[in-house]
Amino acid sequence: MVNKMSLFKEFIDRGLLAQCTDPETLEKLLDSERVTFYIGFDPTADSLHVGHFLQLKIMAHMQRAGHRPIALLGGGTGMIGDPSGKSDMRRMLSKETIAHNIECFKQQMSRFIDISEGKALFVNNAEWLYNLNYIDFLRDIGPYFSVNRMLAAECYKARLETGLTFLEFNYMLLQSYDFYRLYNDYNCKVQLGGDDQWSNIIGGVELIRRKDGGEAYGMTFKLLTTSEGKKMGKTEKGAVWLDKEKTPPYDFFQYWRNIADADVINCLKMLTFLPLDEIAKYESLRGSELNAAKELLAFELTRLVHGEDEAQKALDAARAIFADGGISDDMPTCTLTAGDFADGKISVIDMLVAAKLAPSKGEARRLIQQGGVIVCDEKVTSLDAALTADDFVSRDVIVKKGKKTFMRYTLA
RNA sequence: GGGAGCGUUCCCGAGCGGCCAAAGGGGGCAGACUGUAAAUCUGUUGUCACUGACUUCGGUGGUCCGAAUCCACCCGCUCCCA
Repeated sequence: MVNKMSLFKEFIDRGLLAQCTDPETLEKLLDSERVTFYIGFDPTADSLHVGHFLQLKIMAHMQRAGHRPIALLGGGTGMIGDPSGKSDMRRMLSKETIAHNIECFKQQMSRFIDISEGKALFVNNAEWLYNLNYIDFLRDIGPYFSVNRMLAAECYKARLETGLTFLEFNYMLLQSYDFYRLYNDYNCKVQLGGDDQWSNIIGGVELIRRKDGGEAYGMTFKLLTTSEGKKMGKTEKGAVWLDKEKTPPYDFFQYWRNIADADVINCLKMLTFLPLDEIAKYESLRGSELNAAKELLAFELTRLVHGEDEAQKALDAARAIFADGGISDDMPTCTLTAGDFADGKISVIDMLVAAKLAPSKGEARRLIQQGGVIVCDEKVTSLDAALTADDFVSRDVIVKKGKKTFMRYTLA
């Protein structure tokens, strides 16, 4: 094991650790043995998002320190839906959707963790959950859970106000059983997860102890939240995805580049692998100097998720656009076709809609009326403004929506 | 099974049979100020062929010149009793 610094301490120093069972023993265990651990991922969408990224980054941390990760895919638990910390019931997913999502997850995950030669495992809990016998399960596992305790769990608090179905109430038992199975079948001793998983993780640790007298551990990590306590990685348009089709690298980069001052340092610590002493240099920055830290954060994360090339392109594009007011080949581009033109012309309104800078023509109109649209450095003042096909031939047409959304138009 | 309610635009939430595309708040977007930050102030926030038309208030039918508002049934949810 080649870690100069205790992995456990690093988690603390990076502000990642939220809660854990038996810290002393766990720290010793992680420093002295090659440990198999797991994190569960429920396949709720066809791409991972930023929240998952933190989990994967932790997995990678652990793997680099010599431990063996199991990525547990929730083919079974995904059928139920984890109610922890949620205020509404999740939409039920079909088996087909779940299977598809799992494949997408696996693909993306293999970029962050090394799955060669059994260094990491993918396990699907459908393997044991699909064929459970209800009565056997109740008799085997049921006695170890107290409904009183479960109801008192923090994670159900919100749901006790709005309603919690028995379907979802069972989730904790299933996740606990997962841990129990992994403990027995794979000698998996530690479960990691987001802090919202604490109750579920404890459930498994307790089950293993009470049923088999086994020693297992749980550790949770801080959730990615802003300094105001809001969930990070969400935008008006939805989650920030790791799939570049769903969130293009440039947008991904911009999300981090625009992070609030108060959050940059935490994000650097939590999300990147940059050494802490290097991050410390940025900690003393104040005011606009923090932009350097934001750029670093955006670059690093884009690099980790989309690779060096994409990160460099995004950085170059951002610099060209914002600093030089210039043009970059890598900036977001919308390609217009002949069909977009009527009588050789296209209105600015149609251009905005075509590039999805505005979801509707009404919105596009509003943007223009409010002075939020700039075409080739000139503010658009008329709703009737239009460009001819020739305008696109002689030069690059750059449209600016608001202060920081840029779009380049080309002809097909 | 019995009883009482509820279901409104992205979210919360108000809504007299006509003056409702629907108050207010949140969020979003744009403008000013800035550092591609935060805070603050202003405007805006269903769609389109935009001084007019069209679609929307859980679903389906009905009453009425006219319904988000009334009636019937259905679906979903909450609460009390069993």
